[in-house]
Amino acid sequence: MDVELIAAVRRFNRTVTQRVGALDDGYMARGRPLAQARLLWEIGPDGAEVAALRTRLGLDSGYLSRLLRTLESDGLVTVGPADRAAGDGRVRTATLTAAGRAEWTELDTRSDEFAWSILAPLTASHRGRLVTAMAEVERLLMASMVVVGPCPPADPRARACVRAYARDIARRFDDGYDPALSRPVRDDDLVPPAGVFLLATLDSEPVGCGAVKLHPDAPAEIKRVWVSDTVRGLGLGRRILHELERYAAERGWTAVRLDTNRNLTEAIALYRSAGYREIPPFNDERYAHHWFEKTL
Amino acid sequence: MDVELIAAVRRFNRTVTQRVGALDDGYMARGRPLAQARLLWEIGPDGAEVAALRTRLGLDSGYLSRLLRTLESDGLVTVGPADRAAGDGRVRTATLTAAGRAEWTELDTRSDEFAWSILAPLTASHRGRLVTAMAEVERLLMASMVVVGPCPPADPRARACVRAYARDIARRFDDGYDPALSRPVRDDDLVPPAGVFLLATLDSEPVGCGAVKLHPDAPAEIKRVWVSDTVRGLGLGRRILHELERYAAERGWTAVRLDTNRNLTEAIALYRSAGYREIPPFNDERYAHHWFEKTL
DNA sequence: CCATATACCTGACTTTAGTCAGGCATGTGA
DNA sequence: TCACATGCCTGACTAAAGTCAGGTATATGG
Repeated sequence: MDVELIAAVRRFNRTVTQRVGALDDGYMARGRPLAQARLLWEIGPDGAEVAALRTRLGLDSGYLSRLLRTLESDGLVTVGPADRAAGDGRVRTATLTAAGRAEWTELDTRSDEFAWSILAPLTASHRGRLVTAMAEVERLLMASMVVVGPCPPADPRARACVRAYARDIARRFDDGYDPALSRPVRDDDLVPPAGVFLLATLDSEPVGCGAVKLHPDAPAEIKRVWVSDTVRGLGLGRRILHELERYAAERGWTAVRLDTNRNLTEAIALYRSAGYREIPPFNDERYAHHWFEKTL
Repeated sequence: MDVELIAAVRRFNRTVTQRVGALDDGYMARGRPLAQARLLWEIGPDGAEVAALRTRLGLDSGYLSRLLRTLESDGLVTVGPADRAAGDGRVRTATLTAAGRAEWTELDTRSDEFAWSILAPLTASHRGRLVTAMAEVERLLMASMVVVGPCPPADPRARACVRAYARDIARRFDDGYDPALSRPVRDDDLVPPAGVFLLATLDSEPVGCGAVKLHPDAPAEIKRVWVSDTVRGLGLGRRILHELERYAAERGWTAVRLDTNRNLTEAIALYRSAGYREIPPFNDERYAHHWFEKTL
């Protein structure tokens, strides 16, 4: 734990949450209790399902119900059955009335004004610097909120990642990518104790993955390391790779290896900088041009 | 109002205050009401005067009293007369007991842990980037919180600024600075309608100043533009200058002028870039090497 | 069809936060 | 010395936030 860095983060938290956060609430509230204002805001002009609101705002079911009743009796919101045909009959959707939409627009305007009240005192060039730095902080905070953990390869989110991975490489390989021509990976190989599939999530949305297969009497094999481009460039690939290596190392494997395509230049750079050395082919993967190994 | 910039600020506010702010509160509270935890934190290991706590936390006098009673009855705090000899007998100081200090240390540790929980998932280089960007955001937010407004030149904060200004230039001029040798400025000249003294404050602490004297039948004269080095490089000088020009322009003056020393290179650069042109000497100021004028 | 889970709801409740009026002791300017 | 301001306090109050224990209607798996 680096004391300097920690102190800097704490200073930042203090300044930003006290000044920006508190003031923002003030702008939001406009006479109404903050919880109501936030709820109204979160419902938004397109409406939202009650369950979604509950998780997004982290509210108790009963409390949320009561807040909705209040907004309803103020004529700002109507709550009715979800309009999606064949939907779950228990689910209900909250929608803004005309008055509610007007109120929402007012909140939107005030949020704009608040943002502008931060920018207005600055010169144009300082405004630019502030916004750039804010975007950087935001992206890196996002990266730090990513959670990496094991996940069954059959999980829909895992499947979604693998599909995204296949789409990505199909676009980048010289001759496209046909999974049928590639060496197959069975789900069972990526379930402990045979191996593991790691899923990276941001707010429980999948944003990356990676897998390792613990070959008996051979180096472990790393597969399917993929990072969504929404969080690319933030070190997530390295993190996943590191977790996979750790998984293998903790179970007694002393080396990991992998194959990759010559077009995946950032991946290759990542492997090299993570201590991988190029080795002769250890398999007949149709799409591979480079084979790497690392001693753990 | 630039829509792009505003949107960026709003995204930032949303992400950062929701995640960092809310989580931070959680770390702070540890079972205790947030207001109590914050108060305990603010008292700190060295104790604090009740009045200071009131302004720092922005609490109602009665409310703060009650919070202190609660902490007192929990054995965390003692409130006694201010220990400073010959102090104001009404003022009281809150001090942490041993238990209170332990609690404070616990909060401190948790704050460290929280900060580290943000940094930990990142690689070393991303940590560096995050901290750098955070510092930039913090500094620029600070700049945007600076309030510039008229202030009587006899106000202690104004005096403090002018003293700091004199110290600064004494250090930078080739032959030091003796106010007695410089052209005198009378307070009356910097009080409306003769002129104005502007004070820049951050959290009501003075961080800069500037003055303009509205000479009858002559260009207005700008004096004593100074910015504390805690907020230097953030465009505050330009802002003060601009406000002074506006003051003169609004009252019918069509030109402003000023004199300056050759060693104040940033100031000279500021004047030039703000549209000032060098003119022949218009006074016999002992310490001046350059004279500037700007048509409003 | 039944047992069980889930989504949302209501009623009853507690805690926290915050406000307001007034009171006492101390300080300050005339 | 007096009137008035100020710092801190207490009592009485309100509103907001949040919790908990059920209750009803709708799914879901066998």
